[in-house]
Amino acid sequence: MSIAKTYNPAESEEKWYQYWEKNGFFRSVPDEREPYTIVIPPPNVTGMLHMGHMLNNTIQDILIRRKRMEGYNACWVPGTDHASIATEAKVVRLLRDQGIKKSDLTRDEFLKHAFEWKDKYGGIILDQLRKLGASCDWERTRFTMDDDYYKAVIMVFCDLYEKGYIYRELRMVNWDPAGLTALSDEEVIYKDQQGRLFFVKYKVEGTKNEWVTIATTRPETILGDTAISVNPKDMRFMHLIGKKAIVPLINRAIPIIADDYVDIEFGTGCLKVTPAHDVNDYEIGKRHNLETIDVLNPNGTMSEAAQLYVGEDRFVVRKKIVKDLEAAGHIVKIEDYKNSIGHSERTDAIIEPRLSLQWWVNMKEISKPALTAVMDDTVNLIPAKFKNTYRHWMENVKDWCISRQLWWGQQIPAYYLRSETALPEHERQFFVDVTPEGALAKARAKTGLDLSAEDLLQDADVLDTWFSSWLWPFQVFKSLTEPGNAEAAYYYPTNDLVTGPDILFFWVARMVIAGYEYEGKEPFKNVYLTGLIRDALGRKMSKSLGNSPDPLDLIGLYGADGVRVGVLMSSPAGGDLTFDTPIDLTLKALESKLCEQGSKFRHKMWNAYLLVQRWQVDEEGTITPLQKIAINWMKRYVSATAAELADHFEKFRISEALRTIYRAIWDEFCGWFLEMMKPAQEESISAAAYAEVINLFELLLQLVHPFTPFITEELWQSLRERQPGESIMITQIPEPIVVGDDFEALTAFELLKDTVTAVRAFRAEKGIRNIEQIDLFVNTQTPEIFTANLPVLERFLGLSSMQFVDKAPAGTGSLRVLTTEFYIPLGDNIDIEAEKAKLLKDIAYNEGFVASIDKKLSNEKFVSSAPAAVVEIERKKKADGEATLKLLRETLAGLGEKI
RNA sequence: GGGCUGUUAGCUCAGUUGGUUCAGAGCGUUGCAUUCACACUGCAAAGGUCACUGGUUCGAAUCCAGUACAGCCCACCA
Repeated sequence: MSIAKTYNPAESEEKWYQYWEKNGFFRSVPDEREPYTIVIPPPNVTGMLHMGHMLNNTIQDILIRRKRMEGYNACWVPGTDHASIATEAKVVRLLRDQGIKKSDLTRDEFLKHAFEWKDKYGGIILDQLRKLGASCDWERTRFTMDDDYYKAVIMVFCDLYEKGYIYRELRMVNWDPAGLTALSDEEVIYKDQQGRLFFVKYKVEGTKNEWVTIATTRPETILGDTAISVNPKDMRFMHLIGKKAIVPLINRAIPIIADDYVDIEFGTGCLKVTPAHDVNDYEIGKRHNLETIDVLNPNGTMSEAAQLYVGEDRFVVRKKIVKDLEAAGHIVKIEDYKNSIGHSERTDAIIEPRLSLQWWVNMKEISKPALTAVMDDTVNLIPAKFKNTYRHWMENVKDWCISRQLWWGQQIPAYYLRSETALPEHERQFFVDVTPEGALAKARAKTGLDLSAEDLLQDADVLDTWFSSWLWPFQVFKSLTEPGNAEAAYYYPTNDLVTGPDILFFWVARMVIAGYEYEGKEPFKNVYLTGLIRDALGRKMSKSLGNSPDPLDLIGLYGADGVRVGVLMSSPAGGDLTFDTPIDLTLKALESKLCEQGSKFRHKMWNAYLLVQRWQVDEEGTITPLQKIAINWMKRYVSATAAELADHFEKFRISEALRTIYRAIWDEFCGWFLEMMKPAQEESISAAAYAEVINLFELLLQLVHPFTPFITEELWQSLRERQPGESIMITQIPEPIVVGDDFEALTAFELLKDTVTAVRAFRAEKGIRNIEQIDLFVNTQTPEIFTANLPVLERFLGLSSMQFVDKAPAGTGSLRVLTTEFYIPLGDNIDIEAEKAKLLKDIAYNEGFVASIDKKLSNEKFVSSAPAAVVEIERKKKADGEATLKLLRETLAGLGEKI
């Protein structure tokens, strides 16, 4: 058959992906086989593929393809997350660009826009995953706002409410002034920031010139001060307690109080108390019945209550108020000060502590089984070091704020009485039910009023995205909405989860919690936590830094196979991957040595195929002795490789597995095996030998397929005539082809390879050109290995003859592999002095070596406490060393005679 | 502040219960070769006191303690 001279990755990848999909190879339905299941960490529905996705989806695809080829019913469930705050922010921005303000829309109108956006752009990321080669069962594509999924989320909310895990409470929350919503603690990212500490003096009421000085990083909140607090043990300020201070600029009198919370050492020892804008101040306020003055609007501008700067942004005001305080003589000093500031994970806005009424999940009880499961390895974290982090979080787990002041998401199924809308929020009655009708019935029963649907208003808030994604491993199989269904029973619990450590708490821990609460079982057996991807400078890749290459650009340059190999080449579980793209990420400058290595690997396989397919096959011929040796060895080598791979996969050492198969193909198969099988110019290869080559090639392709699915399919399809509907991806990896005494055969061949290497080095050193044939003299205790494998040495070394001797012939240089010594005639090239020097050095080394073993062996404690096998090995080493020394000395003596 | 990880060649990393001559791979560098599948190649070379200091042990890159540096997680003092 004819084949193109060069391989076109883009074309081939497109072709085979379509072929796989068309033939339904990704599809999984329950059958009699054992299932192997992965649920994808659902990317944001409006997201774009980034390097992190690239890494963990490549790993998932490798795992799923491998298991498929091991005979499991492999099911990879894809899907997307509605990502409430991220998506809503995106839609709001888009509408703003079109001149539409969110505030001008009704909830339904807004949701209509959001769904349009989702339908148009949502799922682009899933198409991008196809480019990677991801073998997801696309018919199972799920979305966390699918109807059934929405229903499941509501059911869970109501259920947890009934069980008493969910409650509503007025509390200090993390407020995102850009997203205009509350956030959970996990959604707040603390970053160290250089700020300033302002020392501001307040006049003590009723005094002529007595002042009290406080230190603050947030002078704009001075307008909301309702007390100044000192430590009750602080002698300096005893006399002030009970007096009042005057808030600068607005001249409000506030009490000076004493509270243990105040750190005597910090700042001036006096703390301004602003209960509305600081968690600790809020607690102090509660203890002392202080007034709470909220000087900020939800969007971070000053409120009416501030009296000054109303409507202006908090950071603008910070600058202004400092100026004004300075002008009024209230600033004592300003110091540079480093502190860490909470930022919104999604919008990056600086978080504002804000008092508000929210819904919470009490996590204490519900999370207990999830802690146990990880500690006793029912759920395995890989690498295990994350167990500590996990335990720490779980043991100190805080209640989870699940309500969000957004529209995009599952609306909280709590209903209020329209008649109570005039009451403060936290005083209203509410009724929780899966349906409005149910809520109405509850409201009627409770109030005794004849209410109609019109009389109830649903809570406007939606639920945290993670409150839906924690159901992912079972609701993708509709376990909650179709309880007891066969699919859920078959696929749950899933097997492996592959994700980044950054969402260990957000998502992984909560899935384990929900898994136990709703399925009574762990959601997955293994969690493979990938590293973060860093740029060449070691910085985390992120959108804001703009230091992440577009994976699709990389695929364009190196092909999906190349990028898959590149991204995995140095990516241990849990270890960060420093990706080598340069800082300038314009496509032209984009280059990656790692991906280049990947595409070279593909090229190598392609060329191996080109070589093999152009051989003339002779039906009559026989297998040559050299080929026979090669085949025997290679079969054993491939079997050993297959076993090693299985072990690596078992332990999730994916990068190691790749390196193993990479070496087997590049060095052993291409470098040694094919060189030995290759017929001479103008000659043909026997059909029998050819069949062995094809078999082994095919086997290696199967083993490497999970890593490089496209090139392996292309080659597998070309190696033999295939029927339509056949594919490498649905073949089964066979049992080892050779069992038994592999070890000896392999080590014998290693000796040959070492010999070849050593002789080559010798030639290079002595300047013996490759075209010059050499006579090789061998001094060995195992001549049979060399006799039996003479063809190998002939092929690689250009031997004119080989003979066994027991000492160095005249005029030869020597080299040694283990305990075998080789002599090669040097003719006029011989440099006796250099030879002697080399031998002396070698002797000195071996003397030291033997001496060190002697020391060990004469140590009574070693002989008595080391395992017998180890002692035996040492004895053998010593014997070998002594034999070597004997050889070297004889050779040296031989040289001496010639002088 | 509390906790957890690291530190091995110029770079990125392996080193799988402490025991073969264990100090490795890839990239990069240098030299040589060849155009006979593959220059997206082959062959070879150079390079590391395994962060430092102590300890345990017959034996330590590997186990323990301390130090230095780096990173991550949690908490957070205005």
